[in-house]
Amino acid sequence: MVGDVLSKACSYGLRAVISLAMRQESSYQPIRELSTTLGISFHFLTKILQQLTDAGILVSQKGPKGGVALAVDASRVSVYDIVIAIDGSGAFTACILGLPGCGSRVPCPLHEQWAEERLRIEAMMKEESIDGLAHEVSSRRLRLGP
Amino acid sequence: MVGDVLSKACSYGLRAVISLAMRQESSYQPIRELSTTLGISFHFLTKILQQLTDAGILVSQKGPKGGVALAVDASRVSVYDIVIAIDGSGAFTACILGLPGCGSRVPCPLHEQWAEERLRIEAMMKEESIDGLAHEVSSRRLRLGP
DNA sequence: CGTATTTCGGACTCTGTTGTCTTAAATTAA
DNA sequence: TTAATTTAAGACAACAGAGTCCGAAATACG
Ligand code: SF4
Ligand code: SF4
Repeated sequence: MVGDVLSKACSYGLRAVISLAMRQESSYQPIRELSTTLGISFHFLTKILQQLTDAGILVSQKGPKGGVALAVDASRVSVYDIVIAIDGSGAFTACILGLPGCGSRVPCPLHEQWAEERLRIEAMMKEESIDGLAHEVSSRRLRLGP
Repeated sequence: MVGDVLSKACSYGLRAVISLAMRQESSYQPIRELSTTLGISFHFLTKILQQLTDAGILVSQKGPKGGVALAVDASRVSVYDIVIAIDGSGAFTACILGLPGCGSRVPCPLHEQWAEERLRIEAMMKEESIDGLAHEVSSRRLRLGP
């Protein structure tokens, strides 16, 4: 669909990581649990979280008592980190008109306006920590799933 | 691709309409000309411009000397109008986490931050007129195609 | 050791968008 | 009227993102 700044994979990943950050126990959480509570396909979520594991954001453990867990403190992980790990930098360099080979030289007529919004979104995502969002969800009883 | 706030169809339509607004002559411009100068597939562009014709933004004329032309003054058409005509309102209501059935009640933890950016983008697109952009392209020799 | 559990890895299908092609309808001009 | 041109309309192929499925590797536990 149009209007997707983030891929589904990325928003799924975000929801899972926030969910992990809300967890009290220090044990691994099985992906199956995450997928059922968040209402996301298990196999799909597995692949997404593998990317986050590769990126060093999560650690995983196979076998019984296994699962995934945050590799670093949730306060050190931003929304931006997750987006970069899953969607890559494209989300912050993508263009409105998508002209071929378009940087800032010989720009399209919407470049300045769009670049400003794009920067604001990037700054917002860098600002928001997974830890902060997890606390928001807990204290204000917000939603992460259906 | 991710990061696409606008579909390809929509950005093609925008480029074509701006291109039309730069035209001096009051005659119809064949879609074939537009497609070659902009580097867009003729048949694809045809379908997109048909949508704009249906939306009352363009008028079309079949046969020799035919083509498309702006239906109203370019100063009266905004980027927003084009986006709505082609991509629909989804671009301005789409969600970061895309939770099912999510309005503003029981929001996700990013709702406020995202809603603000979304509103800014919508306002920016309403502010920018096709006429203004066309003049920018002319005076500053900006790009609309390859 | 053997078994159950869980992540890992790849192959596959499904779906919506993008792009191509063919034919029909309208219009102009000779 | 006939021919050339151009949009209109729809069928179809190609592609990418999303989602499914199956088997392999690792690990805990009896
Ligand atoms: S000028 Fe800027 S916004 Fe426009 S297409 Fe190029 S990079 Fe994108
Ligand atoms: S809370 Fe707002 S931003 Fe988050 S998913 Fe719902 S509507 Fe979208």
